[in-house]
Amino acid sequence: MATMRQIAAAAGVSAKTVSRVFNDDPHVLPATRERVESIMRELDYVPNSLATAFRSGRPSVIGVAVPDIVDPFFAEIARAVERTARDHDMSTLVTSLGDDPDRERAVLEPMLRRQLAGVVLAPISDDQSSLSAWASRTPFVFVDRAPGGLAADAFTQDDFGGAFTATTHLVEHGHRRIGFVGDELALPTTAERLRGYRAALTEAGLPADEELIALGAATREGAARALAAIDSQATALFSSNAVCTMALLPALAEQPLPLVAFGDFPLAELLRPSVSVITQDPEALGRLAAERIIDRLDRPDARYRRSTVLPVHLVERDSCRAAPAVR
Amino acid sequence: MATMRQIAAAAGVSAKTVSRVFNDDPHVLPATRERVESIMRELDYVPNSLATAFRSGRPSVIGVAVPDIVDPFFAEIARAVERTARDHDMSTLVTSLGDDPDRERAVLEPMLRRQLAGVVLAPISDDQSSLSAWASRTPFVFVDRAPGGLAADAFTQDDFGGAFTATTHLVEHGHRRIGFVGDELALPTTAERLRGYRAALTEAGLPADEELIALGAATREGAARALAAIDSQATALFSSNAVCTMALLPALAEQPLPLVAFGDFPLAELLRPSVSVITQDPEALGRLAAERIIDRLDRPDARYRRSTVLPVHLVERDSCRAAPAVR
DNA sequence: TTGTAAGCGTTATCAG
DNA sequence: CTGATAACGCTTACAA
Repeated sequence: MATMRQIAAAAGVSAKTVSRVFNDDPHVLPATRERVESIMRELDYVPNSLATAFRSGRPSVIGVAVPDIVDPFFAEIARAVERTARDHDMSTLVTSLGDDPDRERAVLEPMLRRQLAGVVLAPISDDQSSLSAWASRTPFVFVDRAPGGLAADAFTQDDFGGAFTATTHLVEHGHRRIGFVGDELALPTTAERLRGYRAALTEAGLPADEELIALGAATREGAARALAAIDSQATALFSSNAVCTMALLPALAEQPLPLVAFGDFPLAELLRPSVSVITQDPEALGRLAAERIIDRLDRPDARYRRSTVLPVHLVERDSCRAAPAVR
Repeated sequence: MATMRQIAAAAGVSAKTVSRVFNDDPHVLPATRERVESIMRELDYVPNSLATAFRSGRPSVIGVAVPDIVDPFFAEIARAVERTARDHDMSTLVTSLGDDPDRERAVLEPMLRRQLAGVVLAPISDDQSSLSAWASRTPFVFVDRAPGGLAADAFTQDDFGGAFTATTHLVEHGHRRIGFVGDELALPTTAERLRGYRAALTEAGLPADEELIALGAATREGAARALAAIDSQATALFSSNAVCTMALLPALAEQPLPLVAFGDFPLAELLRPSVSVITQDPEALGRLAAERIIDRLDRPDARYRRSTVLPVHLVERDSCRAAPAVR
């Protein structure tokens, strides 16, 4: 763990000269440079990054906080952030928020206490107003889910439009009783997708029947309950996100229903029936969010459009045509 | 961004007193404490973590480097590390190494330059000897894959035994021509699993036919090629890891073959046929690795068993019984 | 109980 | 081209 001073002492120069050599400052005599370099090699010198970071004052770490890093959607966001950060000589701190909205802040704060260039956040609660003090020191960039009670950059996707498209697609397959399966309305994505679903029904002249809406479907048990609550009513389903879709699948294996799901997931195309989905672009969400953070670091006074909404696309597979159970 | 000095000036005390108040040092008059606290609140004081970390010298970050954070197996390792770190007031830096072994070192080094308590590493190359200089400053703990050319802590699973069990299971189903599908022999896991596969064949008195072994199956194209190369020979398959298994599935949909796979994966049980697997415990790998790092930090002179091997288990589903194509 | 001085390792400033 | 000095924000050791 040699320090610059030690290198300097061994080379018979000042610490500053070592610093110059290390940082490729041209104002060093070749002879001096060489001597210092050889000693650096000999003593295996590596600068103390804590000291450098502290000294420079420029944050070199981006934080990523998502509900669950094991969810491939969020993992892809994290990977994109990390790649982008790496391209700018920055590192990435990752945390999984879990599923308890009341703990969101507690999990975030230790991360926010660190000097971060910014935090890419996919929140699990619907209200980040208690984070406003933090937001003034560390820029937040929301991804996937819009902020609540806080003005911050956000990169989201067209939840309303995607849900509208999915629902309309089922309507076009002749369905008039389409169920909505989701997790929590507190999530802005779920709320928007429900709006899109309802708008599609209205547009099609279909009634918006509350009995067709089942929430709490993020676990297998919840999804089974949700399905049980509506499967006598519905001839087809719109699933509001990939977690719900995957939780639904075991129950749907017993009780097949045509399905269009918001959010692609691994193996969706290999299931029987393969699952028709609305695809998002998590890579773009992560990349854009990280770029925004870096841009804000470089140009603190620049102004940006606060909210960017990415398009989504319907990928039609087989599940939208699956034979409904006879009733 | 108020500093301690600014709080001190505003409160009419010295920086040290502010420090004491902040750190709950009892040697402060209640009146002084209160005055300082109110000013801290007013100025929204948050300590500069870079300064604190630098000053303390104690690293408070654990690094995680895995092939791909989007792979749920590695994501689960990362999540376990992060949880464990969080329980000890530490944070977690994550990086995805990608699939080019020659870039392993280049991706790792920026992470190693930071003062880390340790790095949890699932390497993509078979030789980490070029990292030995780094290993003396930052403890490495290998997970899933054993180190090559480097002595370091490692938490792996019983690759040999799992492959032996899987292959034997297929033998017990009456198969005498069992194919091995894997990615790269440079990976210690693949090499060990191949050994286990061979041992099982030998044990069963079956010939170890090189024509039954196909590598490079980490992508769909590679897996299709691998399958094409052996499917005329084999009546059943052992897949060496989850990435290969998922890559194989599309080709197997065309060309069904009984299968046992090393590594569970999401939805494995919902495919038709559901996939029989050898399950690992990535959560334990991550947790144990993180605990080792923390332990080494607390007790630098403690001695540990270098290598710990976790057991694996066969989860029998349907794919091991799937009807082989008629031939 | 409170404050002063010094230093963690690096780099900017300015002098030589 | 090189070096002394100071400073980043905080805390430890030692005084007062």
